[in-house]
Amino acid sequence: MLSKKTKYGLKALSYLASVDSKLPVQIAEIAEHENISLKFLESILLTLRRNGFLGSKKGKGGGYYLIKDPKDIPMTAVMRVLEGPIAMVPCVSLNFYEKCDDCPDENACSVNRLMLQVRDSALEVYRNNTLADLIS
Amino acid sequence: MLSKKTKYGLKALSYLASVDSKLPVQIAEIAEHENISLKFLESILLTLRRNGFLGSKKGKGGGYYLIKDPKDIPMTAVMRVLEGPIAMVPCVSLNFYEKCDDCPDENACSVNRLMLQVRDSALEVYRNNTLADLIS
DNA sequence: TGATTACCCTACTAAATCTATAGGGTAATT
DNA sequence: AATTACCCTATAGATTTAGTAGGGTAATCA
Repeated sequence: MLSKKTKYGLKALSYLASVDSKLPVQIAEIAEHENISLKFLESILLTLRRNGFLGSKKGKGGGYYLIKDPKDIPMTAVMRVLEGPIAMVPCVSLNFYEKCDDCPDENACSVNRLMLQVRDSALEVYRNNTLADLIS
Repeated sequence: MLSKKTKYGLKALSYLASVDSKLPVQIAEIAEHENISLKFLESILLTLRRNGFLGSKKGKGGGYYLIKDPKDIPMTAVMRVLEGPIAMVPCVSLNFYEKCDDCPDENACSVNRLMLQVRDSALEVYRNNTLADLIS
C-alpha cells in the first residue's frame, strides 16, 4: 500500500511541475489545490527539500519550487525518499538490503525469487517515468 | 512491504508443492521446516484452505495438502487471498477498487497514472508465475 | 528597521495494522 | 475410545500511519 505521505508528495511535485513558472509556490496553495492537510504537507515538503528535490524561499512571496527540470527527476529517486524501499522484502532490496532472519538460504527461497521479479518490474516502471511524464 | 502472513503462506505452499507425495503434511512439520510460529501458521493455512488452495485431513496421519497441481496455482490468486490488493492504491485496483476521497478526477491524477503502470507490471509477474515456478 | 510572511521544528496522539500468544473446543481417524 | 490434529476466540505488545497543536525563527519588503 502506498502511504499518504508518498501520495501527497507525488501530487505536490506534480503540481509544482505543472505551474510553468519557477516562482515559489506557498504550502497553503498546494495544500488547498491537492486537498492535503497543511501541516502534514509541510513536513513532506521539508523532506523533499532536504533530499535535494525542492528549494525554498522564506518571507513574503516565498514558498517551494523545483530545483531540477522535471525530466531529470526519476521516480526511483522520489519513491525511495518518500516511500522507502521499492522491494517488498528487504532481502531483495538494492538500497535497503537486509537478511531475513527466518530464511537460511536466500538462493533457495521461493519468496525471494518471486519478489526479485516484482522488484525488477517495479524498478523498470519507476526508471522509465520522470516527473515530466507524470504531468503530460 | 510484504506481510509475514503472505511470506509464510508462500513458503508453506512451496513446501507442500516440493514434497512430491500427495499425503497430508502436519502443521508442525511445515512450521519447523520453514521457521514459522506454529499458531500463526495455523491461521494462515486455514485461510488457504477456505479459499480453495488446500485440503485438510483430521486425525492421525492428517494435515494439509495441495488440492490442485502447482502448475495451476497462479500467484495472482495467492497474493490476492493472502496480501489483498495487488495495486498500491485502491483507485487502480481491479479486484478491490475504491475511489480516492481526496482526488476529484482520476484521469487527471498523476499518482493514478504511475500506479496503474506499477500494478500492470506486478500483475504480469504474478500471472507468469505459478506455484510450480517458485520451486523449480 | 520593523512588521509581516512563511518556513522550520518538536512533541504528542488516536487509530489501525501486524504479529503473534494463550487456551481451549471439536471432529475424524485408528 | 483414545488419540491426533484441525479449528476457533480472545487478547495484547509493538509498530506504523496520519495527522494535530503550538510555537520558534529566518528572510523578505515597505
